Amino acid sequence: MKEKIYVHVADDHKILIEGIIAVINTDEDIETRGYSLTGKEVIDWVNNAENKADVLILDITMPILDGIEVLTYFRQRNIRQKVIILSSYDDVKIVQEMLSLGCNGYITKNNAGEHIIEGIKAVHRGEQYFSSDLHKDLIAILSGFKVLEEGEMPEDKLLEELTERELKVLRLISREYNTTEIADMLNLAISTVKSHRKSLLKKLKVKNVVGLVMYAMKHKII
Amino acid sequence: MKEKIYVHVADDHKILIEGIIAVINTDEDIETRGYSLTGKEVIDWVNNAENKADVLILDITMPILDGIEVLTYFRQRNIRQKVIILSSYDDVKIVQEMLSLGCNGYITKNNAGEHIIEGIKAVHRGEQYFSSDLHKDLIAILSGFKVLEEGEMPEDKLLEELTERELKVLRLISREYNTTEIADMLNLAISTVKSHRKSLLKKLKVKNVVGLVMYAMKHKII
DNA sequence: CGCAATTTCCCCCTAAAGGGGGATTGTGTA
DNA sequence: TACACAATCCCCCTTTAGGGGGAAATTGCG
Repeated sequence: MKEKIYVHVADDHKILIEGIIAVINTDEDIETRGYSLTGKEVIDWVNNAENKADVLILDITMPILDGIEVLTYFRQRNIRQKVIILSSYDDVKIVQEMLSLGCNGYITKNNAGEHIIEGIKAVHRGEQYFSSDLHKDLIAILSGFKVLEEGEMPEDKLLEELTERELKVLRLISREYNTTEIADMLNLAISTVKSHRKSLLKKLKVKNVVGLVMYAMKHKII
Repeated sequence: MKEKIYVHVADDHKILIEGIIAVINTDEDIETRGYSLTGKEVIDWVNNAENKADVLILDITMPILDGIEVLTYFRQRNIRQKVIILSSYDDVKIVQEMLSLGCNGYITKNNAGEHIIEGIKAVHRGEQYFSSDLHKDLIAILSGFKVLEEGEMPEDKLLEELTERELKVLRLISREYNTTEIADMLNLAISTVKSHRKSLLKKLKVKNVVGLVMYAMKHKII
């Protein structure tokens, strides 16, 4: 007889755990072994030698320690279990983060029902598994490359696209100055500084000033 | 006869240059040697072997290249001239930046009239000179230490003061998420995330999210 | 047990950020 | 000369950030 795949599920919503366990148990190759409501519980459970699991299913949002932190904890200690991240967020950025932390699978809660069994078996075979509507980007991400849209350039070239003025504004933003202060320092109208910030956001493809600062730090502009 | 101190002045407002030159020339030990209206001009002037100056007076805000950039340029090339920064900003943070770049003096425009001569002589003697209303902080800054107000702690200890929740919010802010998104991810009310952000700003003594991110980067929280 | 800190959430409000659009100069260059 | 682009500034608008206060519930710890 084929050996079963043991699975441990962690989510702060009991109802979701019950749903997942119900689905998983319809498959005769998989068996659930306990569950956790917080990240801390997961770590304790895994560290207990009596417990045995091949695959851990972690919700990304949990109290005490969330999935990200648990994953970090495990990866720093070379835990052998495979990890599938359960997330409500169908966001490339989060998937990327999870991948960089070394998770084996990523399943969105919307798709959990249809894909969870498939996912468990896949990661257990040593594959990486992803449900989500992001497939077109995923292959590239897995290959370690960012997906380039039409007309999009490699990130390092973005910097060269910035004008002198934009760079100056970027540096001042990074020093915590707001629009009024920057306008004052550069002897410009507030609207001008706004314009520069607007084009910075567009050129560097980030959401807000935080993204600008992160970019500036990474590229040692500041 | 005593040798004169040669001074070169740079500011984008001609009227200010004229004022400074007028004041300087009332002193028989000092002589002005030309002026520049942009940072680029200063660099070109200094790089011209025919020109001779012991002290450079640089406005912090100039077109083409500002005082900060000119100072950076000089310091990277070990230019022997002393540099006095002229600034409209009576701000500890800017003074600190200038000091870290290796300027020899810092004079606010308000005080330029009374202190410019004194300042030129001081830096020429090899001293550091500062006019401004920030004297109580300056000694500490010169010593390489941040001034600690009553009840204030050394910066590295601030991190330990952050609670688990605040750290989690800080990490998410650094990933460009806004308040609504963070509230959603942590299953919190928007007002709660706002509260955490508010206390982060207070605890880390920064002005805005940019400050938070810079702090997080410096301390490798992210 | 009792106290302090944490976490949660609410109100008020103003300032700032951000997204859309457009218009005008000047400058360098194909 | 015509065109691109940088730099400047303006309008509109909504959303978010940030600053002041307070209050309740929960948790940790001596």
